[in-house]
Amino acid sequence: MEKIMPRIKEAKFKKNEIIYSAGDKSDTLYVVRRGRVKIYRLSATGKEQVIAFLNPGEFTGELALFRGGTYERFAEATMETECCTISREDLQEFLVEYPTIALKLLEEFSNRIETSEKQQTRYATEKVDTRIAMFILESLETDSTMVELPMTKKDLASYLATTPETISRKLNEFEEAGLIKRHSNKKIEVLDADELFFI
Amino acid sequence: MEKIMPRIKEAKFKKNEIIYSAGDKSDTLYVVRRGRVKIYRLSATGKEQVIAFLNPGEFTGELALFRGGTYERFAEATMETECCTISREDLQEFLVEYPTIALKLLEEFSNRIETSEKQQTRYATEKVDTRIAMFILESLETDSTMVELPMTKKDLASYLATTPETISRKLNEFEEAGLIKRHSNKKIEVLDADELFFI
DNA sequence: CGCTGTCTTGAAGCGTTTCAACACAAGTGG
DNA sequence: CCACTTGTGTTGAAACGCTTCAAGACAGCG
Repeated sequence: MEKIMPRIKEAKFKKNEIIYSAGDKSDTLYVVRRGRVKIYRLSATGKEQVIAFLNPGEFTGELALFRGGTYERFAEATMETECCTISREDLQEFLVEYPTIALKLLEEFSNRIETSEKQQTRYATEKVDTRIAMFILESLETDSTMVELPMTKKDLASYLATTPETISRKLNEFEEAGLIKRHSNKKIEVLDADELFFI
Repeated sequence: MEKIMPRIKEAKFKKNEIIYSAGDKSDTLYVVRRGRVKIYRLSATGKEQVIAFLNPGEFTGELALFRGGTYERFAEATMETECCTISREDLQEFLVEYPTIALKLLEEFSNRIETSEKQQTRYATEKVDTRIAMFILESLETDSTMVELPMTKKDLASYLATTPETISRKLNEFEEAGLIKRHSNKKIEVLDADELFFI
């Protein structure tokens, strides 16, 4: 590990700053230390589709390292963000030297595929009510009933494949049904998690 | 490689035979040699969602090897199918012994993530016309204008997150617009690929 | 305090699904 | 080889869910 540390650099990004764009030459892995990063793609017809939000500890940029040479997605800081970076060459070196890192990476990739497919299945088979309800339930910390949405409605709408308007309306419905209570714009209390699950 | 070969076994599956189910203990990697395998998930509400069709050369079962211990998906032979299988332990051994296999796997995983995210973006942002058109275009062999759909309309509908009825109707529209010509139930000729792309 | 972007609410419109009925093809057994 | 069955594909009409557009409310921030 002593060999790795000196090769790691720091990078800071301001709110709304683009970390990398689709088409950029891919040669860096970013590990989020502080802040939050939004990952999104553009569809063939140019619409933005949010894929994920990265919190501290999560990383991005790894995909393109093993395939072509360019990023396929966009990464954007949604607030003041600090990342550790490591170059493609250094990473490759470490992977050969410490094969267990590769196994860890394989595990992480497996989780990503699982997440992506789950999301894919959700878009395809569940209606908007269900997608929103599931998102809220998954955002619940253990032993808590409060959810803090860490993004704008617009980004959330993109992530859930719907529109901000629809999210507004559905949250209204949930509240009228006594399933949730809205404390502020982005703060939601879950009153009846069981019922919410079976929406 | 001489060490690997003897650890590889063969498995045959009849049409509609389940290769593995979600929840099964995961301990085997399957490489398709002949036939075709349908991979699908069940959504939280029990609906079937086709994730992929595997052709000879492609493999499955690898995901769960690196994470929990159970499959999350279903694999089903859609015709007489032969697979090579390799056990979890053997694979792990090889990965440590031949680190380049891990790199290959990482590359393959990267491609899967890319595919899944692309599909995810498509469900989320494109309408049915576009999804069907794109599927047809991607099914085209190089330098050919004929597409042979290797699955039932029901499975295709599930893969494209729509219904068989809608696919029927849309293909009618495409045909009336002179973009395609239907030769038989599953055989489609693309007459105007450019126009089809901009549906 | 006023500006800008985000969020909400309402009404209209559209695309897709759903349901039901029918056509068709493939496979089975007499 | 034909009748029967079963699964798959098509067509039509009705219903529904969501998006879209437009306008107004609200909040954050200089």
